Amino acid sequence: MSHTLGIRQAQKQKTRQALLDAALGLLEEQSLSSLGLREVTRAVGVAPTAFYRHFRSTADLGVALVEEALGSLHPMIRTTVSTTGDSEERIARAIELIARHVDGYPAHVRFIARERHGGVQPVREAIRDQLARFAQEVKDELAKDPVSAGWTEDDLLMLAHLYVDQMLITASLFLEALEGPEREREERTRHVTQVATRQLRLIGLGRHHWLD
Amino acid sequence: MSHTLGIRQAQKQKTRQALLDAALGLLEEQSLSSLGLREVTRAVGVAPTAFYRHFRSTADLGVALVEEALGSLHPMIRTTVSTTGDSEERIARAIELIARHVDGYPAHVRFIARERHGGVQPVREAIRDQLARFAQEVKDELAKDPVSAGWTEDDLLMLAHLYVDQMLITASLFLEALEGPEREREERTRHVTQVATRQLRLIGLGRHHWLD
DNA sequence: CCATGCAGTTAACAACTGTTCTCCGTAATT
DNA sequence: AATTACGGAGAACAGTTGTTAACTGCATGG
Repeated sequence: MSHTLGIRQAQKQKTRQALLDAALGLLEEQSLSSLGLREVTRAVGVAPTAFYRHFRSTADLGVALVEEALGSLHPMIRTTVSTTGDSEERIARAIELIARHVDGYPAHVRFIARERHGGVQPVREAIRDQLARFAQEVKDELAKDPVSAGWTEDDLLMLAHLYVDQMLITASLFLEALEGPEREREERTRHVTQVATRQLRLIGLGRHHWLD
Repeated sequence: MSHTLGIRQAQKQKTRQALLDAALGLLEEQSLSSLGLREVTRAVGVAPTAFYRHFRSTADLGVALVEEALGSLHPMIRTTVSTTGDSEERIARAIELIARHVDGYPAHVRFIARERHGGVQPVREAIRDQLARFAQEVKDELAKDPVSAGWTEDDLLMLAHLYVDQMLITASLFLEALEGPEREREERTRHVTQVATRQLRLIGLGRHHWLD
């Protein structure tokens, strides 16, 4: 398939990525609905009109950012939920994985948390769709677990949504810990880990007694 | 105490409220970080400079909106959680109350959901503080319940946060149902109610088996 | 009843925004 | 080798923004 694309399209994708990166940086201190097209091109060092070669509007760029932030996350989700082992181990592993992801891509996490309920409709929809896909995938993995024997499809999906929302809340808390002063960072991270662990533990308990 | 304030201060508070109302309306289709001061005054029908008599900036106005949206909600929270009765009844009553609140104050709910992770730091902090107060109050009520016998303070607080976050998620889902086309409204509302009910039921199950 | 205080107005400022049109250089195609 | 396609630059547009200053009218307190 992917035959080496010409030096022309290569350059195009390069500046396109530069626009995305610059936008993501600028969005650390504002929302997408206030992000100006000129602001982005200025940060990249390119003429304002060049923007139109890549995106129709900043809202369009936002949708592309959603794809970049969440699109590549699906395989990770599947393997995380499906990992075998003690349920306590699985909880620890999932939270560790969230923490690492927030550490590696803080701007992406902030963007999703911010724009999930943000002021730009197409972006909200894109995020909602991606999260719905996550929930579906988590549901599929949950269905394989023997614990889920006798569960309704609806109930599996409601639990999956609970897990996905919980994942996002935890990621957002890790992010706040990262943003705070460096001295408190370690302690706050530990605290978030502890609380999130117990919340997942409690949800897991409810899950085991669902069919009583 | 509240001696009838003069016709002067009355007028001031009147336009102040008009500014808040207009801002809340404009924020249905954008985020606070893109809300312009002139935009607000124009909507009210007042000179741009009049804005400064009431707020230092739109961020300042945002903090005032947080107070308006969440400040008066504390008594409701306490009575909701503490209501006696079957745990199933309490769940139904809590969700019914959330649905009614979203119905009555959709713009407030949207504002809080949007700006909780929004681009304006002082507003984020104000919301975080109010939600932390909610969690504390929920914790205090949970502590009175016989089911909480033997629970750590930390564990009560982690459960309280779980409830508060869940409340916000549910409110946001109700809001989305309201915003959709009118034909689907009833069905979507019913669906949200059903899912939220089961999620609270599952969390309640986990709560009862926490000390196993 | 008069002097003070203050909510709101008017006018002006430099700076910024999104968008259009025209142009340039060069990679890609023939 | 000649032609086309296209990413990007440049200049100009009308409109908007936050903020300042000096003002006006009127409710308030002496």
